[in-house]
Amino acid sequence: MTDRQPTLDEVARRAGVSRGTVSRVINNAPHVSRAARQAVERAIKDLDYVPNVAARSLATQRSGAVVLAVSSDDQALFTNPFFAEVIVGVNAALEETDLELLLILAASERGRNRLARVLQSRRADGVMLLALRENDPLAKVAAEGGVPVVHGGRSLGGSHHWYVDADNRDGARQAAEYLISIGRTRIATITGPLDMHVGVSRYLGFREALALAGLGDERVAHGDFTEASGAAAMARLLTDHPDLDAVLIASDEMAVGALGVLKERGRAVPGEIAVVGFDDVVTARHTHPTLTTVRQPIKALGREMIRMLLALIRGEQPTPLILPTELVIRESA
Amino acid sequence: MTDRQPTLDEVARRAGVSRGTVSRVINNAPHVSRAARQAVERAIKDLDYVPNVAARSLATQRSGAVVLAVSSDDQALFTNPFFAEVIVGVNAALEETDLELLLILAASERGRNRLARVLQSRRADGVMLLALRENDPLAKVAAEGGVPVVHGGRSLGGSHHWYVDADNRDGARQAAEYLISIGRTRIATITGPLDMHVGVSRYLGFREALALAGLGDERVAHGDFTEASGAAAMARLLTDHPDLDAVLIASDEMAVGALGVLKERGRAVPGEIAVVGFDDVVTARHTHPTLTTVRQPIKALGREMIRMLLALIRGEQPTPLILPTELVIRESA
DNA sequence: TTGAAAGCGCTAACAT
DNA sequence: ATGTTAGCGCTTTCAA
Repeated sequence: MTDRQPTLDEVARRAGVSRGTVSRVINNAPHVSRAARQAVERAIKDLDYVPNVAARSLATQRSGAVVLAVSSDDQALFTNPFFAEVIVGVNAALEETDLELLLILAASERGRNRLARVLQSRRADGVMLLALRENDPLAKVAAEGGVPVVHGGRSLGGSHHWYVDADNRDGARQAAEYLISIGRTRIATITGPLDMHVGVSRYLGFREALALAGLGDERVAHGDFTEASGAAAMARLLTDHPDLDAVLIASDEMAVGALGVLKERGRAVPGEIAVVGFDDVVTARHTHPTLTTVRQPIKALGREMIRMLLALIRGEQPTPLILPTELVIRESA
Repeated sequence: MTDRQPTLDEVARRAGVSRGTVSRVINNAPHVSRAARQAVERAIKDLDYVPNVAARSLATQRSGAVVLAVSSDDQALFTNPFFAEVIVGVNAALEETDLELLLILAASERGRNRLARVLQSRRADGVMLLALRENDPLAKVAAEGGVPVVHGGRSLGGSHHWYVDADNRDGARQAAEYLISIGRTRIATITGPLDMHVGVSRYLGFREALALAGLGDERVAHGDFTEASGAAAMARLLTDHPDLDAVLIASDEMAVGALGVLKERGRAVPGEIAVVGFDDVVTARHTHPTLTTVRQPIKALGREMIRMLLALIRGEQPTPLILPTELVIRESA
């Protein structure tokens, strides 16, 4: 099972050249004759040689890996399709490079220490962070790791130097404008946590659209992105603003909860009340009625995070990125 | 940003001992005096020293990482909550060790090459495989990697030496017996692909229960675990066996499709037709009615895969593991 | 264009 | 119990 791998020396011997030359070929450096290069390539193929990464890292001081660290208090949060899709995007982007992906789910102190250790032991050349809360301690750990850090999503305080985010504000605005365009005038919203950038910006987009249309934006309830909070918020809205004819909900998960409440109370969707969610996670296609929602370019987000990280690793100074969002119209509005 | 990390030599100098002693302390080997140990520990703390993993791997011939390779044709498949939960389980188990997790989504030839490269370059000490199809080429790549391989799920041909699987057969049997216990007698099933162990075993469990009860097991349609196939199969069953009063469906995703069809045709669930799914993915709690289903111990599966892999890496010969499944009764049956 | 040699930072075998 | 030394397999000067 552990049949020793061939070494670079063996390749050199077989190709009849020096180790220096083999190394040059492998890293396709200049100053190698055609003949030498071919001999080496042949030897590599013959021996099925693959460089030992430990030795290489030791010599180059680079690990050839990046880490994706996800901060989530609740393990269930990771089950959120959002993360899976980001990972798919990151993975796809990585296939273009020769980097590997280290995954760390750092919910606890322990997880954070793991990230710290990984970075300090130089096992990774950079970090991507999917942190949920404002001032997540994981961000500090990452920042102290001595390698470039790219954030998924902005922070409220603007403390993230490099990030890739979706244009949440514009997405919410599009959604609200759509509700207006189909004749709704008493539009409510269920927001996400307002101590998160994503929560605030979706709320702002909503208000902006209503203000532009001269509509009142006083129908507001707050949630925390969970399904249960969506249900509770919907119930509150129904009580406080019984006249509402539409509701823009800051996450699909909350929308699922809200739809449940509306169904219980016998309120027709979208007949009586139009509903729009946010995120376009898979669930949105399986609700009844199917959910009109704002799509975030989740895969692109993963891809761009990698791109940005690579630029930083190369020593460049990329600019933060904001990706467009798009309204997906289904049955619920 | 890249303030050079302290080296073991520096620790040794600071502690006033030899490098050998420092190394012994770090790997808590025997033969170190209390005094020396304390001096070293102090120096490590003072300098905030963390061993360089490249150097260590080079010397020990171990990488300190394992890879989780997921084979999925369709990227959407990875979005399946199943994978997310396995990852959570694996991650949790890893926190107990000092191993890191490398994630490879190997849908294509390219992804497979990545796995091959990772293994040959000795970047990982073992592989966990989540392969979907029988004879997945990824399995071959992993097997040739020269490190231990643990499979999630069995293969039909028995070609997997080490695996952790759920007791699918028993789960299906439990589900069918439950349907029988609530008085259903004309029970149908929608199977998964019968060229997969998981598909076959769920089907066998179904047949077993019906045979024991002396019921006919001729009401069968086949699907491929996707929602669409579930819908199609349900439609077929309804046509071919209009008298059926219950249906055991081999995956929750297919059950969602089937529920849609039943709803369209105005067949009451569970009144007219009782429905049981399989997997207990999150979706099962959000269908209408909520789905009675068989729970797989997904997190445990991740945990046990790691445990088995570690044993193999230590050179032990663990035995394959089959984890119990459990019926979760909700509204649909 | 090529070869030789000096590390990269750690472990492990061998002395003491 | 501790120190010393020879690698681990690669990259990268520096000479030639």
